[in-house]
Amino acid sequence: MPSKPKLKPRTKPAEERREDLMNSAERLFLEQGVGATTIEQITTGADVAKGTFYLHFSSKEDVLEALRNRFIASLLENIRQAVDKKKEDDWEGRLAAWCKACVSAYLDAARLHHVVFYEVPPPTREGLTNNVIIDYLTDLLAGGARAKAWSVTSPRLTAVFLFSAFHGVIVEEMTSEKRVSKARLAGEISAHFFRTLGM
Amino acid sequence: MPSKPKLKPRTKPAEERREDLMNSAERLFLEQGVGATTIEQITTGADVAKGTFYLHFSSKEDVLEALRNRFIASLLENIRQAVDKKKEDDWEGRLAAWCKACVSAYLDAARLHHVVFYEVPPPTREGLTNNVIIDYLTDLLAGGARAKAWSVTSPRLTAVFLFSAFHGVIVEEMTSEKRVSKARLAGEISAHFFRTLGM
Amino acid sequence: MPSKPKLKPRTKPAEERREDLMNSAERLFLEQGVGATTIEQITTGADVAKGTFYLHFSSKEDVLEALRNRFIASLLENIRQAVDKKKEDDWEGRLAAWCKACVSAYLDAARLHHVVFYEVPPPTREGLTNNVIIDYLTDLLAGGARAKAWSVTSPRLTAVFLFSAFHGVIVEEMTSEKRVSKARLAGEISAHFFRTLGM
Amino acid sequence: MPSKPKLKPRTKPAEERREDLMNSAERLFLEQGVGATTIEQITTGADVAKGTFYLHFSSKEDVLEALRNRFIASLLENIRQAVDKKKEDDWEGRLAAWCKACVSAYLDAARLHHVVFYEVPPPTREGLTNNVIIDYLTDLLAGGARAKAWSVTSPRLTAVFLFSAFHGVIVEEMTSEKRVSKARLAGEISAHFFRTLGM
DNA sequence: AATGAATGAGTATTCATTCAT
DNA sequence: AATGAATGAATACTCATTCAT
Repeated sequence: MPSKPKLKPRTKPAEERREDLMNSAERLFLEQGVGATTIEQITTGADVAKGTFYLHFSSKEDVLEALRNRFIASLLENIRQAVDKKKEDDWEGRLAAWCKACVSAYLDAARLHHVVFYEVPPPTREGLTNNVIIDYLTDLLAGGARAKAWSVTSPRLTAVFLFSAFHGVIVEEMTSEKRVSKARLAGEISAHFFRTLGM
Repeated sequence: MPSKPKLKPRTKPAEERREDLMNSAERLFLEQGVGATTIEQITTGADVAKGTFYLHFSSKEDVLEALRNRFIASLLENIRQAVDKKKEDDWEGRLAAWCKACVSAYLDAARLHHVVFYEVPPPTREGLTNNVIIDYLTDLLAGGARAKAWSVTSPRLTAVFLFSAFHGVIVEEMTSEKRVSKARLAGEISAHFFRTLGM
Repeated sequence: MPSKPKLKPRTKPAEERREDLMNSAERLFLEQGVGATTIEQITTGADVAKGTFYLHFSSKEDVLEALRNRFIASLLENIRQAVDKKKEDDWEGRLAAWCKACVSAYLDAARLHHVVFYEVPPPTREGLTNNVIIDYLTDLLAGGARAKAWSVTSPRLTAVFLFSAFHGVIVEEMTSEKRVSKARLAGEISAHFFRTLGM
Repeated sequence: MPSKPKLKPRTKPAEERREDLMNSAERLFLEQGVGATTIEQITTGADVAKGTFYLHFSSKEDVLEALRNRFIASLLENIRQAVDKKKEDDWEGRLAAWCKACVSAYLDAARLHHVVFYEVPPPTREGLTNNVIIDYLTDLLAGGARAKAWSVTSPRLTAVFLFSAFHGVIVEEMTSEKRVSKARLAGEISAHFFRTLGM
């Protein structure tokens, strides 16, 4: 009897279990909303016992936060890669890349974004303006301004302005019946961005 | 058989009771948040019995909706009055008036707005882009475009873009520590608006 | 159809409901112990809904305290009546009456006493020496001492000494198999009391 | 293939581990109470893994009992030594020694005694009258009676009476604010003992 | 129109105990 | 002998809603 019946290893690396739990939670939150999802459903979905949840998270709000961070990190990574593909001095291209990557990522994960950021009382209001993303845009705007690609007096304010505008349009798009192609939408938004920057 | 010492008439016009209840709810929502406020606290605050609440509203969400509508109606009224003070063909002035009125109203009632629109799972996502206000802005943009005051290809999209941008800047302002004067903020926002419209 | 079908008046005077709940709790605590008794069992036993419990008590510990107070009050009343039946200057008689009333009351309610005072972590250690009863005994001892019926240097200490002694004998008696008549036990205890007082 | 850096021998004699666990448990029970102490805290405090606890004890109640026994054994040893120092026929001295040793031991370990004997639902009511100690006192009283040092009709009853009295006074003393010297307290109690024995 | 006593569904969380290594 | 990841039973409490006066 050499081979162990290792079909169901009771114990898994913590990281893996955590992921299982997060995936299960994400799926359920998406399907039924956060409020309607019980911890028990999450653990059942991850094929572990209820108590195991508390080995990895302290509460429902805790998973939610982990989900938020995962969302943001992945989004930022997407944007960064797209923007970095452009030449360093092609500011127009970089900004357009920002728009395209953002539109794409948001439309793909919009429902998730909505659920984790809007469906529940966020711990702090600042969640409403997704900081890291805006920070990155602020840097981009400031960079372009230094290079005289466009003119911006207050990069932060303009970044908030543009990000919010972008975000609103995305939400509107998700809400309305008629679908628009990603490319088309990205184009429209870029155009507005450029105009706002006086280009 | 003398008359009872009817010092406090138990009964009031329905409309008045409703208002009492709404005011009590608004105060409590603002103070403690929606989730933490119980129906009993609302009725106590309105000086009526618990059951009375259900004579005027069907649930907590119901008052919340009434509060939302009251907020929007009052806001729209403010904007309308400010815009109508301008000459009919002074499109730049009308748009600036829209900004100023909106900034002012939002800053005044920002916490209320946040609580009723963001703190609770909104019944539908559309609550996120406050329709009537955007509708009004759409008309304004379309009007100006017809009069060649500015050029807009898709008034609705641009209205959503601008309103969201405006809203994001307001939220950011509420969140950050440093206060900026209303006039200054309205000015900044108007400037961005004008640029976005290619003026 | 004049007579109302008032068979089951939904609503009862608060005092009565409270009593119902306390009686139900007492019965269950006695039968199964405090820890094993759930709030739901208590309300079922009192023929009301679970929530009703919380209209009258704030927690299980809260009923327990009410039960303790009821026990003490009733016990003290018993003792007082028995002692007051004796002539005011018959100190020996009064002390013997104290013993007899106490033995009788304790043996009758011993299990209850045990459950409410010993089975659960009492909120404060002082519950262990039932204050009011000891206070009363202290007064009795001091009175007799003033009247030269006996000599006591520190009435409080002696009262604690005697009450604890009494209590221990009762518990021992409850625990052991062989039953002794109440009168016999009261006699033994009185004899020890008298001797301790140097009579 | 050198030997492992066996700095911390994973394995200890069972007896020692048991002691470690008991000491950890005692410290925690004293600090936070029995109910608030978890098995995990106990094992952490003893620097072993959770499972190890169950190699030495079957449950929390089981450690508690071990702690009780350790307390009683040590107490009895104290008393025995003190009493045996007196001449065999010095009954008054022996009884006074009993009092003194007992007062001293109890005051030293009163909190521990309280925690292990009173804070938790004792498995049986008899724990309340600490048997071995009372047994020893019973023998002492019977011995003195045989030697005509005092007169006692029912040594067991009187032992229970006196031990309980003693115990109550100790608890009262622990509870009250004002501290009394051990010697003083032992004196008072001895005096009451002697009087109860008709000396 | 108003009351307020009564209802009871709904769930997060803890922690003793097990057992595969 | 020791580990520690996994288990899952068990229960108090809140509060929106009803309905008999």
